[in-house]
Amino acid sequence: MTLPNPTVHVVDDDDSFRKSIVRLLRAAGYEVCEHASAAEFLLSRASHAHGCVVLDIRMPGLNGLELQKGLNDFDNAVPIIFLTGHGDIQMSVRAIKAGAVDFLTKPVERDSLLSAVRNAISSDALNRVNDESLKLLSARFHNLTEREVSVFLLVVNGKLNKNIASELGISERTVKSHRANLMEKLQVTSLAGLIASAVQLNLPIQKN
Amino acid sequence: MTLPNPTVHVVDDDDSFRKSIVRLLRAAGYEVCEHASAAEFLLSRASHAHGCVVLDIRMPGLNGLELQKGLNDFDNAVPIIFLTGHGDIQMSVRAIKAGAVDFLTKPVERDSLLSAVRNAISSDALNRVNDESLKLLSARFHNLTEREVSVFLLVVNGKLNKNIASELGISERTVKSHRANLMEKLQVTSLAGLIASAVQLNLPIQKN
DNA sequence: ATTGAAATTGCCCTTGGGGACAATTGCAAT
DNA sequence: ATTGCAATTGTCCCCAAGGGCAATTTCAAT
Repeated sequence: MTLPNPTVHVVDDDDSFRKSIVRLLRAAGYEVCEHASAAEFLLSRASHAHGCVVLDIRMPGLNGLELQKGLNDFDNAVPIIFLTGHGDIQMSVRAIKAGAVDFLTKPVERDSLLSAVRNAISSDALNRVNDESLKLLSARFHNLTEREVSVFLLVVNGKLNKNIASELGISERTVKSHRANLMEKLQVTSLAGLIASAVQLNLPIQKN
Repeated sequence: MTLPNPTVHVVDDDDSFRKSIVRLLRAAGYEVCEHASAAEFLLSRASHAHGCVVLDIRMPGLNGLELQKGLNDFDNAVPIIFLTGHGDIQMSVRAIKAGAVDFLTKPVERDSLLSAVRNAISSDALNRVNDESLKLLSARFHNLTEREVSVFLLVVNGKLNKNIASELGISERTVKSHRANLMEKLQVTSLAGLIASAVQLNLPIQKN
C-alpha cells in the first residue's frame, strides 16, 4: 500500500498566525492543509488522512480539547500537537494525558514545532501499521460464530480438546471441527499464531 | 504477601508548605513520610516502599525532574505527582511525558491533591502486581541456557520440532528435550502458557 | 418448500508432541 | 581427578491434534 505523503493539518482560527505556521511547515517540506475551525477540519474528512494535527485550543465553536476528545472517541488516532497562546499547566497536563503528543505555546520556536511535527508523524506511521493489522484481525474475529469463539477462548487457555468438549457438552470431534474452522477464519496456521492473535485481541489468557 | 499500608512520600524543601501537605494527607488517612530533599528521600531508601511520591520541582541539590529521571533509570516505578510553585507548561509536558501521573501547582486545592494521590496509589498497586509477575518470569527466562532460548524462540514462532531441529542442526529428539526443559523452567504446562510468557517477555512472535 | 449456513458427530489414518529409560560427550569447577 | 551441568541422541510408547470422508439436524431466510 503506497501511502500519499503525510499531511500536517493546521487548525487555528487566527488567520495570520495560521498562515505563518503553514508557511513554515511548507518551507520544511511538509504537505500542509489548513483549517480555520475544528468543524472545518472535520468536514474536510481530513481526519482520515495520515500525518498529524497542529491544533489551537481556544477557537470559536468546538475548541481544541473537545476536538481531541471527539477524535479519541472515534478511535481516530491522528497524533495531535497543541499549539496555543492561552494555555495553562492544568490544560497541558490534561491534553497530554488524553494522548496529545505535544503541547506548545505561542509564539513557538521554529525548531520546537518542527521537531514536534517530526515526532508526531513518525509516531503516526507506527500507529497506522498497528491499527491496520488490528482492524484486519478484528474483522476476522467478528466473523467467528459463537461456538467458534467459545472454543477459541478455551484453546488459548491451554485446554485440551477433550476437556473443551466436555465443558461445552459436545464431542471431541466437533471441537476439532470448530477449531479447524476458526484457525482458517483467523488465517493462522499454528497454535502459536492463534495465541498471538488472542493476545492482540486482548482476550484473557491464563498461563497455567 | 501482605503489604504494609501505602505510603505517600512528600519531598519538598519548603518546611512550612511540606508540613501543611503532610498534615492534609495524614488527615485524609494516609501513611506519610516527609523528606526535605531528593537526597534525603533517596537515602531513606523509601523508594522501595510502595505508594507514591509528591514531589516539588525546584529544590536545592537534585531537583524534582532529575530525581524523576533517576528513578526511571532504575526502573523504580513509584508514581510521581509533581507539585510546584514555579512550573511552566514546558516543564509539565516533559514531566508527564516522562511518566509523572500528575502535575499540580501551588497553592493546590485539597481535592485536587487528594484525588491525584488516590489515583497514583491505585496505579501503583496495579504496577506492582505487573512488575512482580514480570520480574519473576524474567528471572526464570534468564535461567534458560542459550540452546533453550533458541528453541524457545523457534517454538513460539510456530515452528515444528523437526524444522527447529534442522535449523539448529540437531536431532528432533534433542529439540524435544530442550523444549521439555524450558517448559519446566518457565513453569508452564501448555504451549498456550509458553506463548503467553513469550508475549509478556516481549519476544518477537510471527503469526504466520 | 427449498436452500444454506452452522453445529454436530463418527470412523479412521497420519503426524506431532510429551515423556520414560538410557547413554555419551565435553567443558568447567572443585 | 572427580563431579556436575549442558548438550546430544536413540528407541519406544502414548496421547493429542490435524484432517479426509460422510452424514444428520436445526434454524433461518427466500
